Amino acid sequence: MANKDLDNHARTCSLQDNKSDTKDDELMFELADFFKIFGDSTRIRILTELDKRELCVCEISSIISMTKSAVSHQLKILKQSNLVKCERRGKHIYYALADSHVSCIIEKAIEHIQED
Amino acid sequence: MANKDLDNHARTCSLQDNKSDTKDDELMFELADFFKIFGDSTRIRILTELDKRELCVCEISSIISMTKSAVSHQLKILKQSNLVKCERRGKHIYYALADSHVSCIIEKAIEHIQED
DNA sequence: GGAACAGTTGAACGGTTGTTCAACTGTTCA
DNA sequence: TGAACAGTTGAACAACCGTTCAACTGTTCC
Repeated sequence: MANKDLDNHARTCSLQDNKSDTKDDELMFELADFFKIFGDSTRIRILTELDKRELCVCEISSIISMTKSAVSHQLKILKQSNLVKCERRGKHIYYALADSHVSCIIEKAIEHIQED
Repeated sequence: MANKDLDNHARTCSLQDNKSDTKDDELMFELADFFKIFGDSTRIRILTELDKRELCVCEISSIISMTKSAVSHQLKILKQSNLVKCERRGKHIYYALADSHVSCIIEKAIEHIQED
């Protein structure tokens, strides 16, 4: 009993020409990874605060009410994704948005949410 | 020994006026939830295929080489987020993008990725 | 009716991921 | 030099999430 559900490889349904699937697939993974960064409320809050002005870890930690450690972990991820840049000035390390695309994408998402 | 790292609530760092934090926080959660949907390569592939043309579950399953079950689970999530709509025609249920924002946001993300 | 195909659903498993904790480095200032 | 503050790091834990599996419903057609 029970349909095995594994008989899904181009039987009745026609498959379109797919010579360069691997190239497309790679882009899909890159896209998903890119959006994953935005898919966390802590990171989104950090990004929107940095959109207003540059901030040090201590300030971010205070504004969003999270430990410096948690913030630092997230900033590391944002930095690795080239979404933020940082610069040390004395005791403090100031973070800022690295890219104008960031606020643009967030704005589009807000539009989508609020138009519902 | 060891800094407890819990002394982060507005000591030396000045906190800005935050009367309507809850309202902002809610938007941040909504934003994160919205981006979470895009943060999975299976869903991104489904969305980009649906951007080309409407498809039934069977076709999507065949194109992206995943079981109908896995595709159906993801389509449910996309539907709950109002990103796709569906319509039954005979044996098949056809899915299509519900919103023009979707392709716009994906395009912006591709721009960002490829400009690096 | 029943065979065949299309699609959905809930439980379970395994991998991923965000936060915490403790310990560490780097900088300033007395 | 050493105290105090700023920030980072890796391990560990818990929560979350996507796929699989098995069983189910819905539709068509003989």
